[in-house]
Order: sequence, then C-alpha cells, then structure tokens
Amino acid sequence: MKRTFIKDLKEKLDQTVTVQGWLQTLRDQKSMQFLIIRDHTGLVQAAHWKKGNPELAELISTIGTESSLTLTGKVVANEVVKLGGLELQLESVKIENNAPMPLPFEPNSDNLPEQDFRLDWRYLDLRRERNRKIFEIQTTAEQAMREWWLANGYIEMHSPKIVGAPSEGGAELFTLPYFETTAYLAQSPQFYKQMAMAAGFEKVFEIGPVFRADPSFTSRHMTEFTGVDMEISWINSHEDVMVAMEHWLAHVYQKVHDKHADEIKDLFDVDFTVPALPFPRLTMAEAYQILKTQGYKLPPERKGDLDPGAERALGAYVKQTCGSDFVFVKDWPVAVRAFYHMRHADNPGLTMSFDLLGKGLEITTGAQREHRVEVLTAQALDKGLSLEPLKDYFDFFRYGCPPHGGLGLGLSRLLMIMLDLPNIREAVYLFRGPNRLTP
RNA sequence: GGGGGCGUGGUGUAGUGGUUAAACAUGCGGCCCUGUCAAGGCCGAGACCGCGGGUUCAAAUCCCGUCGCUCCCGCCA
Repeated sequence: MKRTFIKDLKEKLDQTVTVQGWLQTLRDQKSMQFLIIRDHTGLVQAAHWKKGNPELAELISTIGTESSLTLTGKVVANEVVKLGGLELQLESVKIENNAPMPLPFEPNSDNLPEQDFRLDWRYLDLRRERNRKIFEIQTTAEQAMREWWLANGYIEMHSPKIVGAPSEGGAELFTLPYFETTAYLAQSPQFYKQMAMAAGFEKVFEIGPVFRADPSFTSRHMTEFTGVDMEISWINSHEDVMVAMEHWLAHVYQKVHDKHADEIKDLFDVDFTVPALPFPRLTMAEAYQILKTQGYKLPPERKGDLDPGAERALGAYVKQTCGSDFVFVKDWPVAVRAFYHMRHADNPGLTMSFDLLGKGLEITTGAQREHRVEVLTAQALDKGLSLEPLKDYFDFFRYGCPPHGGLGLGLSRLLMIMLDLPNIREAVYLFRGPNRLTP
C-alpha cells in the first residue's frame, strides 16, 4: 500500500492507510496501546485494542522508542484524541528496525544531553523537527542563491580542493601527502575564481568546502565549512560588489521568508524579516567614530581592525539606529587586509574592501581585487610575501584580466544569524573542529 | 597558541569538608490502571562523584597535576 504522510491523514478518514515513521512514545496500558508516530510531516496517534489482536499487542510491547515502523490501519475521527482529533486504528505493525532500550538519548525529551554528546549521536539529534528544519531552510536558501545567480548570468564553477601552493597565508593550511610531494587542502577558491575572471567568465559562483587548519575553539569556527563564493568582472569599485551582494542576499531572505517564516517563528522564535535595501554602509573611519561614541574600547594592538566585541557593538548600533540586521564595513586599512585587495587610488593606505556583518557577526569578506600584475606583485612584496609560490597566481593577470571583485560567505554563519543559533555546530550537518573528526 | 568555566547513576541537575558514602527529575525494568494523550500510581535496578597525587581525624566538596568538554581572545567565513 502506498505510504500516506501524517499531515495528509485528515483527508483519508475511514480509509485504511499505511504510515511510516518513528515511534515517539508508547503508552502500553492494560487493555489499550497508544503509539505516537512521527514522520517528517507530523505526529499521529495509533491506537490498538489488545484483546482484538493479542499477538499484535505482544509485538507492540517489545517496540523501543525511536524504532522505525510501517503501520497500517484505519483513519478515524475521534474528538477525544488531542493530537489532531484523529487516530489510526492499528491493523498491523512492521518493525523495520527496532531501537533497543535504552537509547543514548531521546531526541524529543525535555532534558537534552549537552551538545558534544548529541554530536556523537548526530543522527538521533537530527531527528528533532527543529534540527531537520535548519537543513530544509538551508536548502531553500541555496536554491534561492542559485536562482539569483542564474537569472543574472553567473556561471557555476568547481575549483580544486587539492592544491599545490597556499592561496593566501600559509599557517592555516592542511597538508597532505601527495605521491612524491606535499599538497594542501584549499582554504579558499579565491585564486581560482579570479582565474575565471581572466578566462572571461565575467560572473561566477561556487558553493564548496573550504579547509582551515586553525585551532580555533569558538562557537563560530570550523576546520571544514561550506564556502559560498562569487566574483564579477568589469566593476568600477567594491561598491559594485556590495550592490550585487545585497540584492542577492535580499532575494535569499525573501525566498526563505516566503517558505519558512511561520516555522521559523514557531521553532526558533525569530521574527524573520527580509532586509531593506540598501544595507547601511560604514567606512572603517566612521565605524571607529561610532565605537568611540558608544564607549567601546578596542585593544590598542587592534589598531585599524575590529575585534568581535567591536563587531557586536557596531551590529547593535546599526540595529538601533537604522533597524538593519546588516551593515557593510568598508575601506579597511591595508595593514589588516590581504595583499590582493585593490587600494584606493587617492588613498593608498586604504583598501577597496568590505566585510558584511549580520547581527554583529562577520559573515562575509569581499573586495575589488588588484588585477594589474605589477601593482599586485608590489603589494605582495610590500606584505613581505615571497613571490615564488605565487608565480602561477600572478600569471593569471598577464594577458588581459579585466577589473573584478567578489566575496566569500560562510554558509553556516548565514544560517546562524538567520535563525539566531548560538553555535555553528547546530548550523552544520556534521561539525569539524580541531577535536572533532567523527562521525 | 593565551585565558576563564565545567566534569556527580543512561541523560539533565542538586549537594561545595563531617548526621545512614550521595538527592531530584527524566529515562530504563516490573506491577497496577476500560482510552491514554506533558498520562497517572506503586516497586526496583542504576554513580565508588573524569583520572592521578596531596592537605585533613574526615573530601564529591580544598590544593596540585592530567585528560575531556566548553566559552572568550587570537585567526577568520
């Protein structure tokens, strides 16, 4: 018999149906048994009168919570049933996979184990509706990203993750043996999307894994995460990148809002709103002024940079004064940016770069890139980098690479701020950190 | 890499020097209950209080070390 989803049972009154799902609760009484069954569309009660089928009653008594079951029965309306006013009168139960008691933990109980333990049993943790919803929303968000890119002439790219040389720094690279030599795991598709600009692709995007060998122990860092990157050509400044980004992100928020706003309110208690355009923009100079008036004191060694506390303070300030969850902070000093960020022609101490803060969290870095190979080489030297490992990269800019810029965004960080998740480990399917390689 | 916090039955917590070496909730096992529904009632099993050392007449409780987890900073998305 064809499977019926639990949410559709109300249209099947007085019919015999098959339901498949997990046993959430068993109330095994003297003469009656009640099974609360869960599939991803909802919950339903299945009732069984023991004397009607003692054999089935005995079987039901052996089923552990969270076992996967296939049940058949007649759907009947019953006002007494608090769960939707209907129930399934059980005719048969097939235990697809029994879950022996006790479970490591019950995903739908009131007192959940601490997160690290739940990550050990991630598949049980993911059985909670709230956790499943995070990934439904992520799916909607990624689809919306692609909709916008495709509507705007972007090409999808997949750059290699095994690379022969560091693309930016060096310390945060994972190394791996590679036949007779050593390779690295890419910590960004940065150089390859720039190569696509040199190739004349004009607009590209990539959603893919990036690896960072930083031993970071925070609620917002991972050693492997999904990077969302885009890069566009023929821009006049980083402002063009910011304009593209805010339209793109607003589209993503609109689609997530259309499909999930009510669920997000119910499950995450977040009033999900589509951000207004344009996002507020602050130069770093302005940001410093604001921090001063807000009484936020940056450590002196952070001159020209923002620390996470400053980012939170700016996020709060912008929320309060503009009502915006987002703010671009732009025109960062050369000292704190990558060598390939283009510098202002009229102010060589500043880069044509930006960060996007969402609810005070850094979710994006972007910039116009330096596409003139002589200038780029000079800037690398200026940063004290050795040119040899960058030789192939410099070659991208020798024969007609157009002016271009782009950005990188952390997918899980976006989910964090969309849903007010306190920890990135909740926003990612399987977390990878310095001490977490399993499951 | 630097700093803070935590580590007690399966799980979540209480207990922070001493009445019977550990309490509560939940889960688990058993019994009871004409249909429960955050089910309820009774009974039961389950922790040498992360590990090692020390202080003390006495340590889950104080000290040191160690391991694990966690958060903050650094780094970044």
